[in-house]
Amino acid sequence: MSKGAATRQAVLAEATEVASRLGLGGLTIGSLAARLDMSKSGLFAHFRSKEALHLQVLGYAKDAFTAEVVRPALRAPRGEARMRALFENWMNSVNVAAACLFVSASTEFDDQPGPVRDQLVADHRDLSDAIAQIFRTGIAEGQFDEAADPERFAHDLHSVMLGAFHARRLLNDPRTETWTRQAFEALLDAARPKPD
Amino acid sequence: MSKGAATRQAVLAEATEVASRLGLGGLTIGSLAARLDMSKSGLFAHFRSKEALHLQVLGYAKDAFTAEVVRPALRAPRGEARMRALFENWMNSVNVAAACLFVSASTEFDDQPGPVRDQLVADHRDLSDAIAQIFRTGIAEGQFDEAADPERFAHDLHSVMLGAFHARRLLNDPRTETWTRQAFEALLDAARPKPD
DNA sequence: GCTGAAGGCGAACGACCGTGCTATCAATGC
DNA sequence: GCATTGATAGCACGGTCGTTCGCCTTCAGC
Repeated sequence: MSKGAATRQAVLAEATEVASRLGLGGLTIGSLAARLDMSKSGLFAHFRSKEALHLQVLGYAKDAFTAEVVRPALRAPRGEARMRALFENWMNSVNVAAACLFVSASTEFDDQPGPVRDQLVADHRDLSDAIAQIFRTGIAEGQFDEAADPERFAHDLHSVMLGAFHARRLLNDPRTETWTRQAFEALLDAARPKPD
Repeated sequence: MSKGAATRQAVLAEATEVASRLGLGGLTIGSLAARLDMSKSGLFAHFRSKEALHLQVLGYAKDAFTAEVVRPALRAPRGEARMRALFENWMNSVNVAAACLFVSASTEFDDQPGPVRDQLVADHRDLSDAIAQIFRTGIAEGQFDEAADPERFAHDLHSVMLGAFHARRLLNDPRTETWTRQAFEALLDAARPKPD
């Protein structure tokens, strides 16, 4: 990796950290440069606009989230076990910057049209598709109901995780983990094949 | 209402609108003044700091949310009917500024300690308590299981609504309403008394 | 109708914003 | 080992930020 690419990665890592706490809007080039002991202009040269920085931060965060949450889960046996693995990884990412960033950026930009919002929508679709696909392997294995809607399951799971992030990060409620696990189990139960 | 109080209300209404789209952090005194055809200093005089403005916007939004969503629901018969009324009102508030503001402000400030965050936590507790209380009336009516945890129900319902706001506002997914209704019904079903 | 208070304006402040330009320094390719 | 490219710094620009201050106008109480 060339020197330029190395610093760029360092910048993106730090930017992801900051943005996960202050939001993308709270991310400023000046303070980011100060944190990395760089000059504003030196840092800025890597990204030719702030919007480009936003987009690249999103890309970096997506890679991190995929590496931390999604990819390890795909090594679990297909079907329910894989879904459980995804859930566990996701739960454990409540304090991982990349995961928080998507939650905050999504609500931050849901009303601000532009490339950043478009990217967020695309990223959500990707995640949602991944969940739905795992669900489908569960149907194929006979663990989930054929009549169940994989995309609806993805939506429901996402809701549960949004609730978990909210309760854990804003409220700091210790019951969060228990409740979230129970909600996840309820989702699985509801998706099981009906005996009749 | 004195003149000062009247303009203050107008400012808060507009500020709530703007903050629901740009977040509290995106709310600037200059642009807010321009929208209201006021001078920056004239507007600023009503609130002696930006943080005070934030707090008062939160107060205004809470009143609006209570008036729009919670209070009307309390007129429905106690128990399940009341819970359904709350849910309906809440669903219909997806495009109401006050409701969106709480969603966005909560994720925006979940990592920024201070009075604003404290207020958000308190407001969430109030809402959560209200939901739990309605649930308890449902237990008393025999519609919900005595063994069910009202606070957990409140958390679950909140998760469902977070998912609804996300899917509706960011993704603009038309299936949102159906899915959200189904999720709510699933929550009710799970809370019903067990036959054994 | 006068007087005191309150509401609102304009200008200005220092700080910081994103963004250029130019110069310097280090790394890279031959 | 030299030339070229790429990475970074310094400085400056026009704007906007939150905030302060002094002045003017409008209102309320008597």
